[in-house]
Amino acid sequence: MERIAVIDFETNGLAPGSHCRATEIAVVLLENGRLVDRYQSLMNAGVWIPSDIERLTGISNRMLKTAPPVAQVMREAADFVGSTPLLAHNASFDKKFWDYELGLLGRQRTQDFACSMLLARRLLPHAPNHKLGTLNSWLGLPATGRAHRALADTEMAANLMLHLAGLLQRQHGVAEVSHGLLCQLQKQPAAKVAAWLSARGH
DNA sequence: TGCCAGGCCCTCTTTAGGGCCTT
Repeated sequence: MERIAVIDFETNGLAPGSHCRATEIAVVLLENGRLVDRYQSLMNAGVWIPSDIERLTGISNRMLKTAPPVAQVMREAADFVGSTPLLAHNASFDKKFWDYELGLLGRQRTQDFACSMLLARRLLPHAPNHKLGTLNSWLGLPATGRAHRALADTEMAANLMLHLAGLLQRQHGVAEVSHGLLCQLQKQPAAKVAAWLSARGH
């Protein structure tokens, strides 16, 4: 499998803006089905973390006070990713923040995002639900640390991605699981993907 | 101190509504 960059943001809210920014990012690079490199950092964008989100992520306002500036972290993360194709769990969320934070640096994304949630809905329709943590437990994938911290969630998404790639290869005979194929699959209606998988055999 | 969104997908749909998923 080609190189893929799996990313996850922790933020202080759901939609980027002047009061809602990224607070932590993690990136892991997958190559030939293995995790080959990683980047992780808290970042200080000068925003306040509400108490409910602090409880959710474990990232406190105190922790952000000593974190490096957001511009420095996002430059490092963007340089780390380069033009590598991206993947995230519920990528529409991380894509918003990636594009917003890069935009503030005058930079622009050039690669597509694949989404492990959209793919899991198509490839694992019988899962109890398609939350990242649920899928990881349900599939018996390795524990990666405290949920809702960026690196732990990124590694969970990476393990999920490798599991889905394995399903496509072993159960459905897909010779090469490319990022382009993942992006195509996630755009197709679930019923159409199910029919395509069924025709390839289980 | 703490406000807050939006794309996807199903169906009791398509001139819409609501749940899922991310923090």
